[in-house]
Amino acid sequence: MTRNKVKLAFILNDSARKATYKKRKMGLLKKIDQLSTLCGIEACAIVCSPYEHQPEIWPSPSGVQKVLAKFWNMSELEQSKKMLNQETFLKQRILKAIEQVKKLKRENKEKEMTLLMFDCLNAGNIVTNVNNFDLNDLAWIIDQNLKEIDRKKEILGN
Amino acid sequence: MTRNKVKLAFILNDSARKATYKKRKMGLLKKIDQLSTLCGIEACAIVCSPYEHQPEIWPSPSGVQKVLAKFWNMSELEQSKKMLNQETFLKQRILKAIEQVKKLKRENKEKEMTLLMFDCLNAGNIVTNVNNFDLNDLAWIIDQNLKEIDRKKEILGN
DNA sequence: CTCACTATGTATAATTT
DNA sequence: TAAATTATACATAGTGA
Repeated sequence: MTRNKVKLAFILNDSARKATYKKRKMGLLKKIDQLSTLCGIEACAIVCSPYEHQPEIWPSPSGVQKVLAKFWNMSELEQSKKMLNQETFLKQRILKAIEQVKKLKRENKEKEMTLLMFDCLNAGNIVTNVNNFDLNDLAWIIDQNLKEIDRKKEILGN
Repeated sequence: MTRNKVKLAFILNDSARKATYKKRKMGLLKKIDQLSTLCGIEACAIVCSPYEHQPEIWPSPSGVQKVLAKFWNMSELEQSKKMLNQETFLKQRILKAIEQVKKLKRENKEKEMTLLMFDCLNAGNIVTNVNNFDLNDLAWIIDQNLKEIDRKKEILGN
């Protein structure tokens, strides 16, 4: 049985997508439950899918309301301040990602050669010889950073 | 290196708990992001921890608000109805769990012998010879069912 | 469609730095 | 205390009933 690494993109096939949805939704629920139990914290998740009439919520409607009460007490301004303070942190994360790539390049023992280019936050770089696994991880990290910056801008723009 | 299977309970050691929290929180964020991407849906998570000043939310405050808007449109009564309708489903899940245990018992090739007893929803049963892995999984399934029933009662009681 | 199986990829507990 | 590494446990994609 040969199975390719999952491509992190919208699953076009309807039945395959639904199957994945069901499996991963259960896995997510399990993870949240474990995090709450292991660390003694409150956590909740809400998922809106076309497979259910209403949004699905964990751990329960009342639990979610309890958690959300704290969130709503945070004003828009406070949220923005918090995110602004994260800017330095975000830059550090990107620099760290770049360092990881350099290390991967240095230690690379893989057969395949790929080319990745990115240029963000004045940290343009070219990386070669990174195997697919590490490349995907890096892409994810960078993507998260960029998304987070976009969100910050979006909120501050209001 | 021998490592015991993680016991799903509050981690007493402070630094270990914090380390686990950080790792699992990142993992959870990743899982949510993947679910959204793969299935093209909206999902969010909120975590309240002592390690952060404010609740941590994904994918973003605005994203969460969008998802929550749908949730708040659901009245308390509608939520209750939905949960009532799930009663049959829950019973089926418990019966299924019992069947799984029976099968495990039948096919059991493990060395250890443990004893699990439970009696819920008039489906009392005694199971033996289940290895730890399967036993934990079963316990989780049953626990989820019981929690879900409790929540339903709690909500309907209001 | 749903369920069960299992090979494989991923997350993470324990350990080292 | 935090970051990197590694061994192991867990989640899940693909498959078949």
